[in-house]
This record gives sequence, C-alpha cells and structure tokens, in this order.
Amino acid sequence: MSMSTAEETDGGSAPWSEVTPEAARRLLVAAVEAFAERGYHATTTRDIAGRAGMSPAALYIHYRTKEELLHRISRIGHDRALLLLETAADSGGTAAERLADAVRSFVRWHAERHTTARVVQYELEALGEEHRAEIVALRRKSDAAVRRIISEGVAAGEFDVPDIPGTTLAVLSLCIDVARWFNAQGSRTPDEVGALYADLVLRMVGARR
Amino acid sequence: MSMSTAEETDGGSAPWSEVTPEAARRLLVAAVEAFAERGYHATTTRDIAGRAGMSPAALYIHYRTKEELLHRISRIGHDRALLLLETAADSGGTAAERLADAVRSFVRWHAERHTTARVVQYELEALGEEHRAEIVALRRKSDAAVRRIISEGVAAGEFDVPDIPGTTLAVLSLCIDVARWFNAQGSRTPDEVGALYADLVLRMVGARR
DNA sequence: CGCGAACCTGAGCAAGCGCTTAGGGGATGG
DNA sequence: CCATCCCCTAAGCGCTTGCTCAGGTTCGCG
Repeated sequence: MSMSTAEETDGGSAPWSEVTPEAARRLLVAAVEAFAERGYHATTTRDIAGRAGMSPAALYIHYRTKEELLHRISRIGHDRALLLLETAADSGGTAAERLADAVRSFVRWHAERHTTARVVQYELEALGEEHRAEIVALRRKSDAAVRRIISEGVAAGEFDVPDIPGTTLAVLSLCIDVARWFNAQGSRTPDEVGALYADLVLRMVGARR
Repeated sequence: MSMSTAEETDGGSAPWSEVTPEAARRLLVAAVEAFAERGYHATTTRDIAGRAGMSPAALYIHYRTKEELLHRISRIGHDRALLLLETAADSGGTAAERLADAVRSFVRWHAERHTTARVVQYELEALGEEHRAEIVALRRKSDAAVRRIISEGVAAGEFDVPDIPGTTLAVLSLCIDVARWFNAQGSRTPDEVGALYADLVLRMVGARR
C-alpha cells in the first residue's frame, strides 16, 4: 500500500493542484492513467478506484458519473492548452517568434504530459452532448489564437501562406498528434521535439529565415 | 504524374472486394462504420450484426471474435496505405515529385476513406498481442518508405533536412491525423487537402521550388 | 463524553456484454 | 422423395458493467 503514484515527468507547475480535496485528485490522476492506457470505454470504474486505493463506491462520492470524471480532465487540459497558445499569441516580438513560441510550448506540453494529452485530445467523443459542446468551444479558441499569429505574420510580410485556415489546421493537427506517438522511453526529450516542430512549422509558413 | 485513381473509387463498394463471401463483407463494412463512430470498445457485436441486417450469432459464423474483425480491417487498411507509399517511393522522378506524390495519395486516402482510416490508425491498441505486432511491422515499412524518399532527396541536394528521422515522423504524423479531423460535410475535398498537404510537406523538407 | 458531518466500504442490483448452442429453412444432388 | 450442406436465428449462459445504498469509521467541536 506504500505505492506512490508519482510517475510524473512533469517539470515545474503542479499538475492537478486545482483539484480538491486530495481524494478527488487521487481518483482523477488514476483515471487519467487508466484512460490513456486503455481508452475511456475500456476503463472500468473498478479499475480507476483500485488505482487510487479505494473501493468502487468511493468514486461516486466525488464524481457523479464516470463521464463527469472525463469532463473534468478534458476541461482542465483544454484550459491549460489554450492558455499556452494565447500567452504566446499575446506576447511581444515578431510573428515568427510568437509562432515558434506557441508551437514549442504546445508541443512540449503534449510530449511532457502525453498521458493527459492523449485523454484530452482523443477521448472527446466519449463526452456527453453538453460537455462536448463546451470543449469544442475551447478548441475553437485555440484555433483562433494560432490563426491570429499566422494572419498577422502574413499581413506583416513575414510569412508566405496561400491558405491560412488550412495551414492553421495543419499546424494544430501536427502538434496535437504528438500526444499519440510520443513515448517517454523514446530517444527524444520534450524540449527536442518542441524545437524540431517549431522549426518545421516556421518552414510551413515560409518564414523569412 | 499520372495518378492511378483507378482502384481508389469512393464509397464502400469496391474497397473491400477482397473480403468474401458477401455476408462476411457486409459484416466487415458494418464494423468499420461502428468502430469509426463509437470506437472499438464502445461498439457491441449486436450493433455490428444489426447494421449488417443479421442476428448477433451470425457474426461468429464468419469471424471467431470481435477482435478478429478489427484485425482484418486493420490489416487490409495498412496493406493499402503501405502500397500507396511504396508505389510513390518507387516511381520515377525527382525526390520532390515522389514525396509530393506520396503525401498526396496518402492524405487523399485518409480523407476519402476517413471512416476506415480512423479505425486503422486509432484502434491499434485494441488489437491482441500477436495481431498488433504484425501491424506494427507494416507501419515500420511505411516509415521506411517515406524516410527513403527524404534521404534520397537530401543526398541529391534537393532537400534541406537537419533531422531526417524526426521529419519523417512529423510528415507521417501530419498525414495520419487527417483521418481524425476530416469531415465529409466540410468545405474541403480530399483532393484539395492532398494538394495543400503536399505543398506544406515540400516546405518542411526545404525543397527547392 | 455526545453529536453531526465528512468520508469510505461491502454487498449487490439491473442491464448489457461477448460468445455458444440447438435447431430451422432453403438450395443442391441423388 | 430423402439427405446433406451451408447460412442463419432464438434463446440464453456466465460474467462484467456503471452505479446504489445502508452502515461503519474518523474527525472536530461543544
């Protein structure tokens, strides 16, 4: 029973500090691990509770349903991702600097916290109607943030982009998919992937170099 | 230059011609639709059989388990995807032409047949141990095909690519993720997405233009 | 010491799961 | 006509699912 769940590769900011009380957080962390490993539908409430060292019934003291657990995870993750992109978009510097910054931090988050990101990005369809609508709204804001950087880069003559919406979509798609293939035991660190991807994206938008 | 769209007819009739008898094909097509909509684990054998107009028991006359159905789908899809990439890699022309050709046909397949592609690309983890190993081997061959084009382009002085394995990974990742976001009711045709992505990838490898 | 609130468990329910089994119906060959 | 084969279904088995509920333990506070 002395099993510590801290298999965290996180660096810096506390991962789930916004979730209280502590028992609810333990359940949520257990759910993230289970959902990322096997997918939402293949994960049982018994599995989640077991990983958190509780009985199945304990889950329902802190969350009304299994779907609500997924929603909390998804909501927090999307808030975080959106914050990263908007911070980069609003920072100073050239469009190229801001775009590289956005991609670097967004990708680094997807690699570093790929367990969470996998759930956040690939289990959307398991959400209920209303919850999914809420999350989709957040995703549109992410899209808008990236599109804004690219548009401003084009307007300033920094970028050469024939299809702004299409390129925005491709950039986000490229970054998001990091969560699918990234492996913590692999040879690349999150920082390296972030740097590589920032370079590739600058090439995609034809940034003057 | 001549794109062999002969066997790429759309819509769910020709693509599964290798599956016989007809009842087995109907079940498989129904399974593709169901898996793509709800995911493997959320799909029931009753749902699959119902879509094919049969009773649940009929499924087990043609397939031993639900997992075998997924494996057949995954195997056929991966064979097809690998064929597209290797055909492009082996065709004549410059590296840039071959890379553009590979991306164009690979992306078009993911968009045109996004229902199938979604199952093929995102339900790998539901496969059993041996079946997954077989599929992973096919995926490594896809990676090798793309890497070969890029390497040859670099060797010929056509491309400027600092990190060949990383860029190969990113190119494949970008293309595969089309299956996740592509929507048939959306404003882009598969051909348009293919053209856009071929252009973006040529920029990523720094092709002389 | 008592009391209530917060937290958790053991036991279990109704529903749904993948899969099996016994047998029916229609075509084919004698 | 019967017999055989294939394809299919109705019924259901054993098990697991998400979730519930009555009751127990621990705590702060008087």
